Amino acid sequence: MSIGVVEKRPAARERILATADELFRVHGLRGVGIDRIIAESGVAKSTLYAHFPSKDELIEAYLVKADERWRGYLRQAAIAAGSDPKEQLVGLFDAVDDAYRRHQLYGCPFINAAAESEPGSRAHAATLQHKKAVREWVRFLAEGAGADDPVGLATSITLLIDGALAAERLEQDPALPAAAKATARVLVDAACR
Amino acid sequence: MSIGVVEKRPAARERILATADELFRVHGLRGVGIDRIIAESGVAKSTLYAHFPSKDELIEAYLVKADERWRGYLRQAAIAAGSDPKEQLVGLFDAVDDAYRRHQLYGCPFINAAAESEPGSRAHAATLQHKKAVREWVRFLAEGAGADDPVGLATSITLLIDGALAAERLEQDPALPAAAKATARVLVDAACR
DNA sequence: TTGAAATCGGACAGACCTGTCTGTATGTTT
DNA sequence: AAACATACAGACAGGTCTGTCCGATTTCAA
Repeated sequence: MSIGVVEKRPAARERILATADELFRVHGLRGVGIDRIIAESGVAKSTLYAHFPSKDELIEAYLVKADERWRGYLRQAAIAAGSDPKEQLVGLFDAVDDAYRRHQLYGCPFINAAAESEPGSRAHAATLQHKKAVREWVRFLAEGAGADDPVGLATSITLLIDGALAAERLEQDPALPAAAKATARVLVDAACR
Repeated sequence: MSIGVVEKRPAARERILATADELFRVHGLRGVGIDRIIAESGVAKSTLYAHFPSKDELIEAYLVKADERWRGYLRQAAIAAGSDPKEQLVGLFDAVDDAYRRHQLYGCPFINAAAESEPGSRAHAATLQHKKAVREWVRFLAEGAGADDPVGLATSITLLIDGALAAERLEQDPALPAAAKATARVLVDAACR
């Protein structure tokens, strides 16, 4: 039945990850116990531990998945904004807007994970890596846009994105992403004269 | 022995709050148990529960104190920036810079608390209230600065502050506050023509 | 059909957590 | 001296958490 591709055995693993994603995002890493993930995913505890040797590793897998997804969203938003790099930088905030629309109130999985994990932990390292990758990519865009100071512009933009994502967990104000986008436009215009 | 002022009986309460502040800030709300606060503050468990009926109330007291302190820092930074409201808006980021310098790596107590508390909880409400108060005050400053759209400028500025504070827990880059400050200057200049 | 891999269901150990309770010590007020 | 407020020390109950283990059952390809 399977196609030529690898496609090993998705069943349980995917259900666990989907449930973990849903619960961790809403209630936080420490706010969700293994037992709850078991119960809501309908998977046996031994199965979960067969796939993920510890809760820490499950958390790591959750963050890896979130990283891929969120960077995909950002990429899509940039593509949707057209071919002008300046517009792409501004268009990034459509991804933020989508995030607000998709699930308001839960914030950025990475900022949240960093808040809950010890500064040296693997979860902390994963979020650090994610933010760095995003900033790097935004810098690339800023260079394409011909900014005077691409690193500076990338920093400004990512600070703004993080601020908007952090605020998502605090306030439901659906106008925030648009405000962030407008702010970004001011910054991009000022940086590329 | 006591002076004429009220000054009831600080001893234990202050020690508990100081310890809680230190531990909660670093390890998170759920990462610190009552027993640890007992041990490190050198206070008896019954004494702690005499002052704070539950951990939730201790957390609330911790957040109230953090709110007063942080708003005080912001106010001081504004005052130190002189009498020009535009300079005051930009000067806010000196408070962020001080926070980085004081304790790098621990981030904003409110963003962290929001990440760890359920969306409806008292801790969550406390952070929401704090952010709202700050934004309100920044809007007041923006009005004084003669911004075309004071609300918009206040939103931009607070988004930037939150972004910088969220990033404080992620990266130790001490250049971030200065970058945020430079960004703020661009925004303020663009908003007050 | 058969055999191996995956999954199930749930008991269990050991650690940790919050909050209660009992009893004692110390110093201040009346 | 008696009463009171505050603090101490620590045992304890009841709950939750992670992770282990074991036997029974399902799935699926050969």
